[in-house]
Amino acid sequence: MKQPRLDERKAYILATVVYEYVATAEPVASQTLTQKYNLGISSATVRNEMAELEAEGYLVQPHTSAGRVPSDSGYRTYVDELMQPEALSAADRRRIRDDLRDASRELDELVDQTTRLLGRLSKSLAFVTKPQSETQLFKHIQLISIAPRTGIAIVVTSFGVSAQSLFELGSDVSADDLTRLSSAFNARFANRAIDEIGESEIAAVVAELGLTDDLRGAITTAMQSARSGEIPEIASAGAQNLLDQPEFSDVRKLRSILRIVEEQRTLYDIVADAMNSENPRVKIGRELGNEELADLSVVTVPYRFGPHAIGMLSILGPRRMPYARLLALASGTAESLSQRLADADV
Amino acid sequence: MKQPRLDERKAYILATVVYEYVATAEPVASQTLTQKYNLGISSATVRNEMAELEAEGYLVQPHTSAGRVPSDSGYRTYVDELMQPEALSAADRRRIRDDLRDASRELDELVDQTTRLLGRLSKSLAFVTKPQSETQLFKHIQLISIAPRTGIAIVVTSFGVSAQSLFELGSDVSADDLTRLSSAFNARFANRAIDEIGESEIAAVVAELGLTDDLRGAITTAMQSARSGEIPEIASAGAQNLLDQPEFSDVRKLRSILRIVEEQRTLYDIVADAMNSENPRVKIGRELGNEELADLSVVTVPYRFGPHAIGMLSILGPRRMPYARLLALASGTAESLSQRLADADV
DNA sequence: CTTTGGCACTCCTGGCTCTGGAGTGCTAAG
DNA sequence: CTTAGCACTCCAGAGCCAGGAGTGCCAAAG
Repeated sequence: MKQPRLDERKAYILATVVYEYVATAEPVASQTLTQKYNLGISSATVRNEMAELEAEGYLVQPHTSAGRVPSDSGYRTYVDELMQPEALSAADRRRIRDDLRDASRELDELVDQTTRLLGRLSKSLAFVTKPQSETQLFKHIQLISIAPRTGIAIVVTSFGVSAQSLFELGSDVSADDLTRLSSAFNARFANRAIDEIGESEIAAVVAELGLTDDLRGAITTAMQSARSGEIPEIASAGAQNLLDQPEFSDVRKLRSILRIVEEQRTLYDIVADAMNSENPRVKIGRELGNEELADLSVVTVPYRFGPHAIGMLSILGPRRMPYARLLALASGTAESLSQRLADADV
Repeated sequence: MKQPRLDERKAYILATVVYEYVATAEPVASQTLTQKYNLGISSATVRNEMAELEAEGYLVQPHTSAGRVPSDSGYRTYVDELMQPEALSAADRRRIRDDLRDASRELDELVDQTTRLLGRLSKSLAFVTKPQSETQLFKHIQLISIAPRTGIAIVVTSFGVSAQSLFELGSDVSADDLTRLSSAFNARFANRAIDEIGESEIAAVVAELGLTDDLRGAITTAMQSARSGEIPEIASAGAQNLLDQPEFSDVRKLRSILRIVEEQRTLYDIVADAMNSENPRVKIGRELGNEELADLSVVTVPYRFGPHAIGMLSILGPRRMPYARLLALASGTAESLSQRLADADV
């Protein structure tokens, strides 16, 4: 179907159709092309080419007497082969820098803030996965008594506090014992990768100090939730931007999206296969694997902590999105975020 | 204008109009009233009464030959004087109990979960303020070194961890000094109300131990953000439910709302004056003080920790909302949340 | 004085038709 | 292979109309 590599002229026409459609949101006609972009050929020739591009699956016609619109595979070819990469505009670069300069030093908030920034700049919906614990190093655990038989266990990792959980005990335990236990753990496990610390090792330490099994449970739970193999949290922002897009004049579309954003699950599925990979990804329309998102696209780029990608930063918008610009924007933002994390010098 | 107290028949008609309009979302006609509710009078009489109710400001007519719709003050009278309080349905009661039973024990997550629950049950947008620190007691501070000159300060209050902040120091400080300092603070301030702990007291302790001013700064920041007099965080859920309401067929309305939900500021303004009061509140249409929200209403109820209200739980929906039901629902949910908090027995 | 049946009047809603225009596909000639 | 020309298709919007839902008012009845 689309075996034959596009010859240069066809490629240029396809690229131009995508470009024009992204700009105007109107199906693009053969005349528009010849008038606004000076290809040296007549509209009739363009019509012939477009008919072939349609037969090959790159374009579609909303109805017989309308202009052409790119299909998923039209966009795909555009993104993979035709578009000119863009650099981040100076204005955007400055806004990112200014905005993140006085951002919080706390990881969670820093990510939230970055997400909002990206939503604003992209005028789309932005979502960012928070780092999962796997790559984190255990730094410190602290058991604190806050009422006779109730305490709180706090696990600190190389990114800052990553879990806290309340626990109740069957019998009183002295504050002193809690401190001794905390210290023993810290001495033993500091700077180990958190997911390497096994339940048996934990039990061993508790037993050594002759403390109750209750405590072992409490600690295991806290460590568990610090490394929770579950879905990472996902921050999102900018849903309202989507409303400006003509494709959302139909309210039902929007409903699916709002629901999807609220259940983080589907968002996660979208980025899961790109998770912590090193390269930007673009998913277009049906590639998202969800019929409700069929006319949307997502660009996803990683952000790093030191040498490792620890989370993904994504922009969700209409399929008709300015791919090059958003890729530059997402990359730039990811870059700044990574920089900011490195500065914290943890 | 609306001085004269409504006589019984007028009151009944007003109540019925509200009831019917809430149910159908259609302007209600005099005939509908006589047919579906058996008032013993003719539609002509009802028309006369409705004309008077309109003159008095309780009803409005979308256009001359349409039925009547309640005005803000029509709803207001309904809520204050006419409606029958409802009890929580058994089904709802059960769902609340089941849902919160295996909810997280961690405050933040518990609130998030409650918010989502309330959004689902109310089929509207739910938002819940998280407790502000003012009412919290200081329990514990822990300074932890996580890299040569970098550390993290964690403040634990009676609700669990409430602030954590990274700090950097000009010179190395031994882990031991950090521990000594933490202990000194804990000994001195444990169980004091967090907003009573002044900066000078903090400085005094640091000085006593002969430690650097850097540390004073770090601790002050951490305490500051634990008691941050700022807006409390607000969790929200269920925006997509609003889309089912006919009043949102116009997309622009929704845009305002999404924006408002994302900037928590406006949400906070809505509940600010009811903040931590002991009674449920209802705000109707323009009473919300925001033209963009003119055809919405909000019900707000407090939840408690021990004897004190520490946050508010709200439902935002179309002005045409089932007030009695939502009040029951919000109250029931608040009740369960308070219960859950008390159980944690902090 | 209140209630009510009757009736004329208003205004919205949905469906229908019509027209202009934007685009295409095809054909035939260069 | 390209292109001018032309017939054809289809949509979008405007205008029109009919139906119907509801009201307001009047005059008669209780």
